[in-house]
Amino acid sequence: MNRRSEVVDAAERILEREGPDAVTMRRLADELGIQAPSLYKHVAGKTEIQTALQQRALERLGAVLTAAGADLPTLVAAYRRWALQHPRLYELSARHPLDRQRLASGIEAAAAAPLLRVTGGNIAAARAIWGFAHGLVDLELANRFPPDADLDAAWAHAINAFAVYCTP
Amino acid sequence: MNRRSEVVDAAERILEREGPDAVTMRRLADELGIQAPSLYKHVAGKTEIQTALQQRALERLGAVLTAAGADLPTLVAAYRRWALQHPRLYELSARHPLDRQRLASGIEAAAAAPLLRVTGGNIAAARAIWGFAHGLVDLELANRFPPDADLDAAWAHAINAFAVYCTP
DNA sequence: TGATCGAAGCTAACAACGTTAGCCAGCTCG
DNA sequence: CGAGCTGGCTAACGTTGTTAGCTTCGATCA
Repeated sequence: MNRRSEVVDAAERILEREGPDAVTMRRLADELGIQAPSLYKHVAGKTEIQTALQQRALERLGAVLTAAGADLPTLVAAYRRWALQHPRLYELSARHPLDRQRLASGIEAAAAAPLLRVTGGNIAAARAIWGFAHGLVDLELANRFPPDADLDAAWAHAINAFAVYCTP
Repeated sequence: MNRRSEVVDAAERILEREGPDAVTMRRLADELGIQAPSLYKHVAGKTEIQTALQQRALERLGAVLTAAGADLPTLVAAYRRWALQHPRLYELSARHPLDRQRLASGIEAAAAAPLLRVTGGNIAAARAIWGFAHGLVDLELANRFPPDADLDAAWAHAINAFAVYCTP
């Protein structure tokens, strides 16, 4: 039995239930019926937990995108839906620099694969699409649009603009 | 003499020189030759300082965009350039929710105006462009692209896709 | 069976954080 | 001259991540 993953599980639970500020070493230990310093028997520190959550988020997002479909609109819609359903996990995974040393290799590529499929292998186009999807989600999550903004329309415009890459 | 702005000045200096983690109340007080609690005679707390920096960043970015020009490519290029030149300030300003209560009104609109000009008043399109510019910058700043990624190409693709809105 | 040893818990503690309370010097103004 | 505001100070509190060092329990091995 790997206690490390139980720690990460608990961290995820707290993150979803009570937000990022609640994910504290003591609160985390509490969730496991343990004292804070004991966590360090299973985990190197808080940053390791964050990296693990980041990795989880990337895996799940990748899976969702892979299952989503092959055309740009549904793919992008799936991206947006996942992010809005798991806002804390999304923020954690998207905002922090990728620690490529610690991150299992292949995960990044797996998450990006569906995008590449949709652009017909055009890497630059895939990155551009990733960029606009992340940007719109990020602004939306950070409340950067006025409360009355019609975000669906903005997404539609962006999808429309990029559709050229998918229908050659 | 308004000491409040001196505090914010010092915060900005520390932010640029030593990064966000260094912007601490004690470090800030130190920069001003003062003890930490004295800061509270000029400023309500740390969040107020952050909001002030956010406002500054928005103002400057707005000014840069206004001066940049009237076509999409130069506008977007100016956006990217400013963000990469002031990465910490950009992160601070873009990642945190906007406190519209405290933020002087009009600043948001002023920053968005050049974008609107370029889309011919199409709000949804302006938001879409803002989204992709922010997204690409954000991913770039967070090291989310592989080290060998050709980001210029990604930007070019995005600009190209959106060019339809500017050349009717 | 008994000795050993590592895994996994504990308490105590440290440094740094944001913040509050309360005191005191000095300047300004009536 | 005295009142009061301005802006500094020290001491302290609660919380954060983390370390040191002790104990306890269960498995492994001679």
